Amino acid sequence: MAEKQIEEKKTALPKKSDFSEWYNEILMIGEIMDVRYPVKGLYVWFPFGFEVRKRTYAIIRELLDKDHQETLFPLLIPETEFMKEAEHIKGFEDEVYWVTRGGQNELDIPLALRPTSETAIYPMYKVWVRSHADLPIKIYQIVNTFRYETKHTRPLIRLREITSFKEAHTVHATWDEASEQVKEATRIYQELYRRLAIPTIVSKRPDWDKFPGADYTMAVDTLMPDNKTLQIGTAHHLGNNFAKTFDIMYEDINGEQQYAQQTCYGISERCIAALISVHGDDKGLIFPPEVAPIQVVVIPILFGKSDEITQACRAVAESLRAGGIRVVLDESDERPGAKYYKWEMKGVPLRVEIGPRDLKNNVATVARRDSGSKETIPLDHIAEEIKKRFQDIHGNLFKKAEQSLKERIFDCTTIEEVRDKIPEGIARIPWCGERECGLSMENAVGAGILGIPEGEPGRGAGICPVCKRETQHMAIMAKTY
RNA sequence: GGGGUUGUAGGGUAGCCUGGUCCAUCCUAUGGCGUUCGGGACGCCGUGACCUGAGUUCAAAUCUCAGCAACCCCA
Repeated sequence: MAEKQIEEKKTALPKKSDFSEWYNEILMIGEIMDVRYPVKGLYVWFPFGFEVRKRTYAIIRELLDKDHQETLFPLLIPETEFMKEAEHIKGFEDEVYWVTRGGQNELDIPLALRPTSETAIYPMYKVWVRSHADLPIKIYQIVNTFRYETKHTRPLIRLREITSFKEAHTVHATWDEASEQVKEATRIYQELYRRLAIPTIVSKRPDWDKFPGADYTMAVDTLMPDNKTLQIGTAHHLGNNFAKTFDIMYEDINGEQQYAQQTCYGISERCIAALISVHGDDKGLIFPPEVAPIQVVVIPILFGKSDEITQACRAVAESLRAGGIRVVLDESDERPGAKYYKWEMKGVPLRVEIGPRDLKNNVATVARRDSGSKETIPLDHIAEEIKKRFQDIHGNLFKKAEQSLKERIFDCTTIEEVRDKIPEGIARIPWCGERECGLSMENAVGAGILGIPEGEPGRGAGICPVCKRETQHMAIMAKTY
């Protein structure tokens, strides 16, 4: 009883079941983001959080670099280009920041801070694209973008400056080829999320929810602990809509001028929000080893003057480092227990303790962050053993997360049922695909239609609850961030 | 879009209703020294705060207004 009180007092982190509070606190205590920057919707990456970002985006780069080229376009977009595509403007005009002055002088042409880069990139595509031999073009950039959000801003989730927008923009000869690229994009994103041990659902967004100016939009969602979904990736088939506006044409094999077909797809730091939220627990952060800034912490258990222990710990840390593992040796003057709590909060996947008892047996005690289990491992081949544990940890994290997602998807047949289940997660319900039925369902339920999922979850015979027609399609509905 | 709540050391808080007792309470953090170390140690000595602006008043952390910021609920 007394112990428990101490524990509660010391733990500044609220329970994860109070997700909103937990999320805000863990960003600060876990040193991911400093939310105290004095402008609404702008936040600061702590170095620790930034390292998580770096490792995550290294995976994104690795996956894209296979057949994309990284590039960098300007932040400022002239109003004349920005205003060309009518639907695109409609989608963004209320949330664009404008630069209207240089020093004391009014600018002749106001400059938009990119809310996304289509209108920055496509005027250049007009210049770059000449013939079918130039295609396909596949580029991406990782940049900050600005949106004047009027709704409630949230660190990593709803920002006025998105600091880590990875946007890819491709150009193709045919609509079908572009369509294949959209598939490839969602495949890449799912691979990314597998590496982050985050289960996802890919679905085709309803017409009224697609990217402004796109033919259609595919989206990747995950389910957060508070049963709301978070969109953590989108891929848009732009058709030739932008090509027509920006006059992007190529000469085909027969010498005819054709409009190019385009796609774009993006991921933001929401992937970090998902990483933290899906895996973390009441004790703090939990990272899959691949993106953990620190993979192993070594903690000496000292009694009196124990040079042997200190030496052994240093040797182990050194050999792990030599094995390519990111290690911290915590020799600070704290009690071991205090160190355990500290590194658990930071999400370190494995803790290696070495005390007199271990040393006598030439082993180390190794504790896992994901399961809390402890075992002893011989010092002789500790590096290989630890790498094996990394794989187990990743597998276990993914399995747990997948289980938790599955448990929160509910098959429904009526709108009442959907309304009932939405507070607990995602509802799956037949939908004929008609706009009117969809909007009416959204209205009646008070939640959004994410879309019709790819593959098995999107298929199934049923009756659209609004128009009562038979359909083969299943839609998923949820409260969304 | 509508409504509500809040702003006090790095973090969390007491004080505000009923102005003076407050050079502001407690926990945590943090610097120094010593003893400690198998799940949040202890002692001693230090560090550190009333969001911004205007107003009311003899007097403002406390009351009023505005701004900025944060959080919650509903659409």
